[in-house]
Amino acid sequence: MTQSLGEFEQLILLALVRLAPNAYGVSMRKEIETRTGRVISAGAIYTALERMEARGFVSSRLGETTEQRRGRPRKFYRLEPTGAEALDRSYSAFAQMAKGMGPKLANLMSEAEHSGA
Amino acid sequence: MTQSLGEFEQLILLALVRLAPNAYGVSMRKEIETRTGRVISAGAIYTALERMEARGFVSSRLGETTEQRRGRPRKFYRLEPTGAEALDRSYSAFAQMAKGMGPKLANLMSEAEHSGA
DNA sequence: CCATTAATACCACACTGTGATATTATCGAT
DNA sequence: ATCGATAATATCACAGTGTGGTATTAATGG
Repeated sequence: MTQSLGEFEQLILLALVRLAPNAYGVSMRKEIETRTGRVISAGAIYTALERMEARGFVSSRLGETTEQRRGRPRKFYRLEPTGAEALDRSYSAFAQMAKGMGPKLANLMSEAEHSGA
Repeated sequence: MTQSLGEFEQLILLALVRLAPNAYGVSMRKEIETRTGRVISAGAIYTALERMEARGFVSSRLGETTEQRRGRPRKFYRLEPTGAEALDRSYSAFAQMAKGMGPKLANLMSEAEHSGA
């Protein structure tokens, strides 16, 4: 049990928190795609969510069947305390390492552009 | 070739940029440990650096032998344009997802503390 | 040439990321 | 009751990443 989150897992948990309390697979996927521009396969989301549920980072409940909508019921996710801690650790680690680096990074970026990328 | 960085790789590249132009294995490891409080094994760093060098994200040069110091020479690393782009993508993805979430995250954190973590 | 110091290299295994494909569930019309 | 459309989640296998333990290499000074 790794105790720490991968990059993709971080993004999923952030999406979850953003969309809480109505975060489910499809909506989290869209949220990540819209915000980051990164295209994500459906399977990736569900696999990651299952694994994080097995670790106790998140829990799920099935959507109500009373809704006026078609299709398979949604599975809503919730962040558990251990998941919140893990997210916090990742978040802080990144923030600490990136702190005050805005100019330095911006500089690298413009150089990268000029070298034809 | 994945094109995207794992979480640990992100941290390594951030450390590299911070310590540039004198970033080498041991110093990057210390930088990450000091800043994030996360303990890292030596092997983890070198394995990750080798893989990123194979992908062209970083390059290396051997330290001068003229220094008044013992031990095996240091291997200094440099961020290449493709590495800078990859770092930028990761960085932006995270920043976009985390944007404006300070309060929401802080809230989660305090809840987690109270539930005895 | 040996001990000490300072570093990097190698390896194997567990965990994560990914996409392709399959399955399940609901609704409305026939 | 069955079919088609719609909306979702599930499964699987493989590639890539993370990790730590152990080994090796290099330089210096006695």
